[in-house]
Amino acid sequence: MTKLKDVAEKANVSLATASLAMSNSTLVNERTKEKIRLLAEELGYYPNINAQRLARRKSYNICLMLNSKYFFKSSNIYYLRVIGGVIKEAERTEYSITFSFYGDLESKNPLGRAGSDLSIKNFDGIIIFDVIEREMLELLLKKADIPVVLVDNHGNYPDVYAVDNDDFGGAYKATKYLIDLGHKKIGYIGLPETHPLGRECISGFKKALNDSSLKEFAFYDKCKLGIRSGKIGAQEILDSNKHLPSAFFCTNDFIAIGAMEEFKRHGFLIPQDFSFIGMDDMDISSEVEPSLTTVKIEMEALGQVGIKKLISIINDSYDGDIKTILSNQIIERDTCRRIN
Amino acid sequence: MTKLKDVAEKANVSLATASLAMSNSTLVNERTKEKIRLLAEELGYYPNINAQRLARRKSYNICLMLNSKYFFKSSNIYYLRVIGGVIKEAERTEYSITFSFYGDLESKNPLGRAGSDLSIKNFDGIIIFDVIEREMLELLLKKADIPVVLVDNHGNYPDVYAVDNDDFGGAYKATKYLIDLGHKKIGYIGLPETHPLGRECISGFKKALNDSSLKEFAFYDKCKLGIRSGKIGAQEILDSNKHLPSAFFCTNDFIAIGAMEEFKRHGFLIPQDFSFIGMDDMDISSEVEPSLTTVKIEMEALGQVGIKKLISIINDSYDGDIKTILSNQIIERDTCRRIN
DNA sequence: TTGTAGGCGTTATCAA
DNA sequence: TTGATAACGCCTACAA
Repeated sequence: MTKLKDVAEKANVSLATASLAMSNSTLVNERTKEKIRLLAEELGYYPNINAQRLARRKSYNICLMLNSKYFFKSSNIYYLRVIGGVIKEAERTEYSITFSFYGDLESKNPLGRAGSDLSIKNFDGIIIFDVIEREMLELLLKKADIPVVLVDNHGNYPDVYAVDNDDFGGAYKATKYLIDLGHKKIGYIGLPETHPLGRECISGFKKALNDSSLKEFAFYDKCKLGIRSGKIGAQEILDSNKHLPSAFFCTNDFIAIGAMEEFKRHGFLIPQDFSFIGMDDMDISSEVEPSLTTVKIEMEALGQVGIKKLISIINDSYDGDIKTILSNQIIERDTCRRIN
Repeated sequence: MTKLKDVAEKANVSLATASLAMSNSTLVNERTKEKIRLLAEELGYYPNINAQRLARRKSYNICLMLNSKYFFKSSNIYYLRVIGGVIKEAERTEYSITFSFYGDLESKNPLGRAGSDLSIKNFDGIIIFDVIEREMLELLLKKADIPVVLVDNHGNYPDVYAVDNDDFGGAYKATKYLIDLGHKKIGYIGLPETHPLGRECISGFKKALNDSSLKEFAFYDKCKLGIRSGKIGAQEILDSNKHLPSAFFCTNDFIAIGAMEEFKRHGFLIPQDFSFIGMDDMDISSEVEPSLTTVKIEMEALGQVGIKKLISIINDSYDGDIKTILSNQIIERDTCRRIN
């Protein structure tokens, strides 16, 4: 393995000059710099990142904290997308990503690797992905004296740097979309208000109705995030024997898909009997029949913007807002119809 | 930041002794060791991994190579599972994972980060995940003088260390299962033989038929891996106007789900008219109606076994086979019926 | 069983 | 604009 010293010797310069040249310092003569860099290339020189990191007193290591339960149980491709955004962006920088799973508050090492073994001290910053309990976050914040950015925590914790999707705005937009199509009886199937995402969605939903002086029909908020949940929601709504709405807004696409399936099983037609709009825009959403109209969430961007933000905070060059909100847009497909 | 030197001073021992104690060497007295370790804990000492790695002349860094196209386009939760297996297992070791995306052979840096910037020389080993083109692999192998393990490459490249699911066996088992239920007319909907996974599945499928002196009915092999593909397959089979089988084996669950949907749309009943067995056992597979019988693939294990194998190769302690084949098993659900 | 001292490959501080 | 030289924090002969 060629090292910087070899390059320096071949170039007849000192180690120091070679080092400066490689880091493109203005302190060194352009011609010398050019010569050294060319030589480095020829010799196949690559810096040893461990030596660099040691000398620079910086780990260039970012911890990506994931809730191990969500991560390993979820069937949600959303994780893959957000993580993809993080690691793709990281690849363009000098930073490495180390994954760390955190578990239950009751367990011996709630914070996982980040909290003990490797120690927080070996990271320059932390990204926490998805909803995290308050206690866990506080435990971490107390222990870590390094920057933390929350990604997709749905706007909990006002004082902590965060990147979020505009859940509220998305829900508002979706509901407004149904209203603009002429729907006056609109139902909700989704997460409860106790879930941060549910809270945002329900507020957006209700605000949109309010702004048009409407009230919700059929409000089912006992869902989790899967298809099965949507089915149960639809079932419950049918069983309740109340007046049925003409359209539904659902917290996510899986719920919408499950609900539609259940309605179809009962002989209803989509969108003739019920219009549906979801949120996420999963790959499957365009493949179901009829294809689902939804609010597209930029998942990769969540991860990408999150790590960019963290890195600039680490480098003391961040001067934006504590919260970054990513906008979203409606993808029109075939589950919503205009009514008079 | 407390460093080892601080610990050593407090303990009234030399740096060397402290170092030996921390790495649990037998060279140092049990009592001294105990004292040092306790003190380290008290002082909140954590080793600086960069210094460690530099001194040990080892990067403890493993490169996980992913095909950027598959990774970012696939809706397949399978990626998340396998990667989850890798990083979860890595968390238990001293090794870090660095992701690297490779792209087209035509592009400037086909090998991505692993090939240029950071350089292969900063890795102790490489895991290549999923199918990779021969040329790309050879490019990499030529450049890298470090261990490489292929994960889920479906048994291409006989000379390279690999961990694979038993695709052939799974397909054989699935087909045999249908035969044992009394089916004599069995169809295939899935990947073509030109795809490594298709190749394995088709051989397993045909072998099982052969062993029972049967021939395939309705063979559609123009699928990709998504739901839509399955729909098209079913459509094609219906259009072909040939004699229809009583059961289908599909390369994966998405294809099976798509095909079933299409058949249902045409008024057929599952499993009354057609039995179906898929492969993978996705979360969605148990949520569709009727829930899908399938061959469960241990995705997390693929990643976990893969990195374990790589690490022992790195440490010269591997003495197993070049190929590791993980077995799988049938999950019986509601899409297969017995016929007489 | 413990300590001394040199080295891992870079960067950074001075002085030249 | 360049060059010596001392860090960075840890590991590991070798000596004691």
